Amino acid sequence: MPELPEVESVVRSLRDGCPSLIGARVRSVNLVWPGVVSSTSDCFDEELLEGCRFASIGRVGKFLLFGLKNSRGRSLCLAVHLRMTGRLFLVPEREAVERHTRLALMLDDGLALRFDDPRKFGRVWLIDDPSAVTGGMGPDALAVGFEEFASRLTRYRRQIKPLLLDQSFVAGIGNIYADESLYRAGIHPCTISADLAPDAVRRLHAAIATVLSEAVEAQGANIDGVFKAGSFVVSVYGREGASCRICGTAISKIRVGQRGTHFCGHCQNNCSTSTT
DNA sequence: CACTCTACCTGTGCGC
DNA sequence: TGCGCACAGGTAGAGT
Repeated sequence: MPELPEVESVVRSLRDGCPSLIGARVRSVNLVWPGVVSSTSDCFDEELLEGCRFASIGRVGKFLLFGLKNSRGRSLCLAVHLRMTGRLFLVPEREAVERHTRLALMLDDGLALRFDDPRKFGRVWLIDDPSAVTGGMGPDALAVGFEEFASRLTRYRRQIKPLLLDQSFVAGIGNIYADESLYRAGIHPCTISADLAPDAVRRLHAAIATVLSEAVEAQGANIDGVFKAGSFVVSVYGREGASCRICGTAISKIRVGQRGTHFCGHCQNNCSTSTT
């Protein structure tokens, strides 16, 4: 499941890989499944995409943002969200469309940019201004400083796990890295954000930065038999019943805010300031 | 306003 | 073996 580190890996491979997408021109568009275009995309149009050149590739949270320039000099943004099962990659043009391909952009150098998504959750946007998709988002989870993180945390009285998943709080954290960060910080996922002791807030901020940057370095997570993007090894996610690597306690799985949540009941005790 | 819940999807893996 | 069903999860939008 692509989260910030996996999306960053896609950015790097498309931007810095060989061949790079930068400079490539869109020759034609194959919108295999029209539902892939988001209902909030204001100007998706195959004809508008045709002839565009890729000028930049970036990321905000889990959104991939492609800066485009058409032949008349108009700047556009192609935004892509991979959601759960989306994949975006360059292939030789003859492999442009396969079973789960939702969108393929034929390029002018014998390549195609292909968007596959078996579960049809992923979406694309063609917009003039990227803030149309990123506007409501909080600061990027890899870039947020401690002071801003701490002041935003105490602004809410919510369980910390669902808050971490809220993209308007910080952008880029999904279910896997929320569980991993809370484990690394030794914080129970149900702790109320505003009740976190100052030291716990500091540990959480550091844990998020460490976990995400390690995962970026590893080019994403490797979750045994379920998901493989890179080589980042998880400590709690998907390890229900297995031993905590620190204390040996069996990893628990509960539901918090409708999400499967994995944690160590021994290492992640209550970190609230209350004395209950 | 602040927060919670559901719909959207389909491949996988489990139990019967 | 084969069938059916629950489950996984990010976000928009509806609900409380």
